[in-house]
Amino acid sequence: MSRPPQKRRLETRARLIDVATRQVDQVGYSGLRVEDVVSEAGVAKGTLFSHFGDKDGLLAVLIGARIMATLDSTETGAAPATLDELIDRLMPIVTFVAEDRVIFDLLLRYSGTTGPEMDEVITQSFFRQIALWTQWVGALQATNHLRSDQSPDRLAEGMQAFLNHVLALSFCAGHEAPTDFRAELSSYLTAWLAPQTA
Amino acid sequence: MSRPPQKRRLETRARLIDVATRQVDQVGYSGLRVEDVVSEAGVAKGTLFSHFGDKDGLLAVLIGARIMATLDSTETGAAPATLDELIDRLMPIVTFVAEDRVIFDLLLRYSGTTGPEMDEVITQSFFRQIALWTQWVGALQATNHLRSDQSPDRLAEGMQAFLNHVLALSFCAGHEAPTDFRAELSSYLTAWLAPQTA
DNA sequence: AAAATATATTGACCGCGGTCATTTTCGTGA
DNA sequence: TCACGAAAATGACCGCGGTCAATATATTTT
Repeated sequence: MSRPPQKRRLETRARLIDVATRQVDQVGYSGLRVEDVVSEAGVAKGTLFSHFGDKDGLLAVLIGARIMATLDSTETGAAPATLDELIDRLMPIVTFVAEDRVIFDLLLRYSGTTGPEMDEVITQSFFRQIALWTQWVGALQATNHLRSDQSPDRLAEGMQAFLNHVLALSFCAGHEAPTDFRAELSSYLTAWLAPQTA
Repeated sequence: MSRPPQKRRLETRARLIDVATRQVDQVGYSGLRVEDVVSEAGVAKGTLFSHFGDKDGLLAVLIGARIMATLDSTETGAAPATLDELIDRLMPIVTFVAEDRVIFDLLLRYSGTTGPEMDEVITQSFFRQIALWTQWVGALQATNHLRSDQSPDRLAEGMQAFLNHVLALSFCAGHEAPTDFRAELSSYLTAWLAPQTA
């Protein structure tokens, strides 16, 4: 049988996350080095891996926390009343993910995780996000702002697909001409969510 | 001024690609090791990097070639006459990409590349694929099998988005219960491409 | 309190992708 | 054919993520 973790372990874990978070603020997610984290935290390399499995595991915790925070602010206030407002509510997430390729890659790797990693923050944040979108879409369907021939769940999933698509293209592009995510997303999501006119 | 590459260089490049291709057949894309390739090819490590930039560069060549071959067979024969037939035509690509995460990641990284890497095989294969899909979609629009309120180009781009979505989920999933790509794709693409009924 | 067991941490070590100053080979004009 | 500059190839070296047998620190048992 497995016993609950001891106090010492929780402290170590907290310190690692704390140090890593601060270092990310300085060098970005892609600039994070495991050696730097452990040395500043005053632990051995192996300790970090025993806590998070691998570097991605640590990043998943950090990024999961950030997404949760973003959702916290996105969730407050009234639900979007139009398609345009809905898209506005997506922008904070988009902006965050667009910040660094590493975020995008990691989200793509974890988003959709079912099974033993369900307890990971990042996985929970993923479900929370989809649930929120589903709710928004359902409400907009009820007021005839969106197509109603598809379930809110499916439409929300599709939103995810297009969001990822726009982000992926932005990372490939020549990095000049900074993508106008709002406009890009809008045109895809309108085609996907709005009732067909013609 | 830069002179054309010498014969020796072309031979070395060909040998590297040849060896790498054979090794991939044995150990898969994710199992490929640079050291193994160069040792079997009888060249030094640096040579490989001078040819392909990095490991991904080599993989891009190998994968690009495979996609081109797939497109060759996909392109022959009559264009799909229904949405179902269109989806059938996508399956070879899906199956190939689903084979290994590395393929998916690399495609996502290169697909959408514009600029100096335009001459890469993989980039060309990407454009060729989108062009083909656009053509198919246009034809199906003309026969009233698909929605006509969006340009063929946009619909084709959306197909890419959903295809990636389905693949991404399949890689995340618990790896048991092998995804039925055909069914998954079909439900998304029907919602995206078909005229709305309700 | 000492022995026995479970948990947590350690750090030398490894694999593998990638670099670059140096050396070898090739093409070309004197 | 020899010399000289450019192209090609070399391999010792590095950075960094990740491993694991050994060690240290808790917790329980007698």
